[in-house]
Amino acid sequence: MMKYDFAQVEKKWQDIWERDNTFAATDDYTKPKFYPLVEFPYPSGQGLHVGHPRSYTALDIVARKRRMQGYNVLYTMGWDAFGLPTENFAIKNHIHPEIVTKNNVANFKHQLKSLGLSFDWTREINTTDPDYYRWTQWIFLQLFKHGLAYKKEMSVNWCTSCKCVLANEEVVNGVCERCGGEVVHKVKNQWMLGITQYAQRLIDDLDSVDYIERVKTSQINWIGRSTGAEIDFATTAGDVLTVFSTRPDTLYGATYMVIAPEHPYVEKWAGQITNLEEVHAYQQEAARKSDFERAEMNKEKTGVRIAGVNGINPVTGGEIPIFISDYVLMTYGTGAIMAVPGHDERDWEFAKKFDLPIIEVVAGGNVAEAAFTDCDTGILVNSGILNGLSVEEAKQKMIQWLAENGKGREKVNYKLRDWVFSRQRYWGEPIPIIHCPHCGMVAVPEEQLPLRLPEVESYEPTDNGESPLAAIEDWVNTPCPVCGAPAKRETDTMPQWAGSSWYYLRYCDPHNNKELASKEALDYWAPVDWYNGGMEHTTLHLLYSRFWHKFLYDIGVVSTPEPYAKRTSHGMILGENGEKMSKSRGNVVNPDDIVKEYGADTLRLYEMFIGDFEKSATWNASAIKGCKRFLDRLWNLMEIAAEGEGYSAGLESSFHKTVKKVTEDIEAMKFNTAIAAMMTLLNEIYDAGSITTGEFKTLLLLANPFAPHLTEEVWEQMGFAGQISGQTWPGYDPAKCVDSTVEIVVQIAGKIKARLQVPADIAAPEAIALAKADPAVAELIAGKQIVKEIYVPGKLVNIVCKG
RNA sequence: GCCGCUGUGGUGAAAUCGGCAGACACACGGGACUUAAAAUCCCGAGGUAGCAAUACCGUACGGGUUCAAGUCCCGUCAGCGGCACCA
Repeated sequence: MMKYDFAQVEKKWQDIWERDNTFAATDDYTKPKFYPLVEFPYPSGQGLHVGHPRSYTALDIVARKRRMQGYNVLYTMGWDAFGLPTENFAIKNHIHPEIVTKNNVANFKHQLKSLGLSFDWTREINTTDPDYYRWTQWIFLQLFKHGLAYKKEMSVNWCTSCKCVLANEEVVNGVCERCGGEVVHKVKNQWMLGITQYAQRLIDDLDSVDYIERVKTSQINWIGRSTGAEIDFATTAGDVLTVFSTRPDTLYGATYMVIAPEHPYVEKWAGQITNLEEVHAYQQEAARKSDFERAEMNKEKTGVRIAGVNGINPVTGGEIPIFISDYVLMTYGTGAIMAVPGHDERDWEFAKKFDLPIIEVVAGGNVAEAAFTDCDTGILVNSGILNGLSVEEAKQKMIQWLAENGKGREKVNYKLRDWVFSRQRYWGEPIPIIHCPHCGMVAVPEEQLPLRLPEVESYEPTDNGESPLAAIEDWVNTPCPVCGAPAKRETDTMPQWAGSSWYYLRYCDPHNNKELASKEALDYWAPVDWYNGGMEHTTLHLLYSRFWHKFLYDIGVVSTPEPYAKRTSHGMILGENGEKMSKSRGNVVNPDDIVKEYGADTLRLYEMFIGDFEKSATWNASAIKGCKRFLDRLWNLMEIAAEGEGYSAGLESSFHKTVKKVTEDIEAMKFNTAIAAMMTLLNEIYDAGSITTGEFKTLLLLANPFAPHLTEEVWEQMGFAGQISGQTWPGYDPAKCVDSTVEIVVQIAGKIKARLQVPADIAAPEAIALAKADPAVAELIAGKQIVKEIYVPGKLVNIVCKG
């Protein structure tokens, strides 16, 4: 018997699959479809990481199995290739980002092909391809036309190191998610996308999709819906200061107010404020602080009283002071609050520091010691019309009172903010807008798309915060498409999240040059049936693409309100030391090395066997050998396989059970136990010492999604008809998955005392009688009173005695 | 601080509904083959005591429910992830 030469065999089959387009999806829209999706990678210079194949192999297994079950499967790959690392590499090495991208893609593609993934490579896409980003720009223009893309002067997160604006989602712990650089606030004119208009639908429609629970929870928390009321406070300046509160029931306990440092009323009240200098000084100090500093210093409350203007509590009529403090954010609610120190921890802290009165309006705690925030048990006191009510009742009554008296209204707020969409960088999709002195902002006519990136001398971002595109005069200057007057192009580009917000739609019809995809293709393939990806994309990519999809649904481009029917997530693969793999920690495992030493099938099998797919797993170089051994033993079955379609050596029910287990486990993402079941069966076959060719075929079919190269080769060498990837997935007979006799245990008061072989369908009285007849059991129960007898079918008999 | 998840041998982990804890592997020990090693094959193994049959203990910790708890309930501790002055 020839030893299994994985290198030669894997190359052979990869070439055949490529030559024959074996895994291409067909455009036969009458067949049942299955659309699995994995997140397309950013083709970095470092190449593939062993984390990538975990997700890709998992859905490859599902895809291969579903193809064998008769589905038309669309499983494909592409490149999310715009982005900063490529641009930075280009700057440093003076190579065009397009060339860098091309090289990286070639490398990634070569690596992926060596893993035997059954992608339909005829549908490969690249977000930096003008034929692709043409449609990214087209979607942007539709958003613009519907008022969902707009420009706004606002305070944005500015990474001092990348010299670029960041979305809120890209700021982590006050620093830049990508480079760890300091993030400061900068007031800039930015493109924004109105994702907040979709906030409620993004929450509600989670009920209609099959996402793992933690993804749903994270998205709901991120969107951060709060219900409460807006309340209008008259001020002694003669105007009205509106606040948002989730606790309108505590209005009688509002003893002061606070506005955010950026609140416009400071300027409005400038004439009345008697300590304006002090207030301005505080504003400047707050503006200077970075997010990181604000987060660091959040233990200690700071603030300045606005002297000369007071608020008037609408229910008590009493005058209360107004403060300016950075614990109130301009970006949430109205940028102003009513402070109820008795029942809000932050207000309590602030009141203590500034020696402000604390009034108890909800009984149940001790407001001298701490804020009492329990909404379930508290009863309203010192609150006029609300006295004696529960918190919930009081909220309703107060909202009603406010509405009736014109002092406020019910209100829902979201933490989610509109998406800061512009970047001042080169390597992104140009925003297709022209600024005309007469017509204002004008869309580039759709027939002129794609608006291509111009050639530039330098990709270096500028210190004044302008994109490198701003320096290309002959590109920037262009006539207005409406009036023909000299006008200027928008020079900001889109963030990396743009291209990835709709790529799954392009796979459906990737070569269409008339629309982003044909309606027929979209109606057939969408939504994605199963999307697997990392948890890190939950509040970024996943939320953004749901938003874009809903918009495309609203304008009739797609026919489903959600892009992904099902979302699952894989755990990270950690280095051998249990830490996250990184160059600096020196614990990175390169998949190429594993493929070279053990072969792709072994790598695939190992990554699926490593543990619970959803949990993070620690790489273990020696554990790979077990998977290699399994494949070698599978290969060596060729030596003992004997002609015959039936079952040999009493393995029939084992085969049926294994087919059932593997079939079900693949769909449940329990790849590790599916593999264990095949290992068990293989051990049984070797124990039996023989296998028929019929049995061998079944085992090869089960193993094929996991180890496609080896199983193809064995199939061929055994002379079985056709290629294994074109065969039908094996079925099983549920009746044959159960044994005719089973071993049950006999317990006395829960402790095992005997084991019996009984018919599987034995009735309870017979089973108990048999148990009592067992000599060991009989001796133990002799002369005792039996209190209880339990029979669990196929499992055990438990006898409970007294005395 | 809030929300979510997790805690099982030397290691990675299994264990539909509450029903034989540790499947399947790795590493380890012993043996076979070999001049030798690798590879391969066979055997062993949760802990304690015992030559053994066997007994007792055992799923982070403390309680509870149950004939029966890794699984359910209450409390505690530890770790991981997310959010974090969002009124």
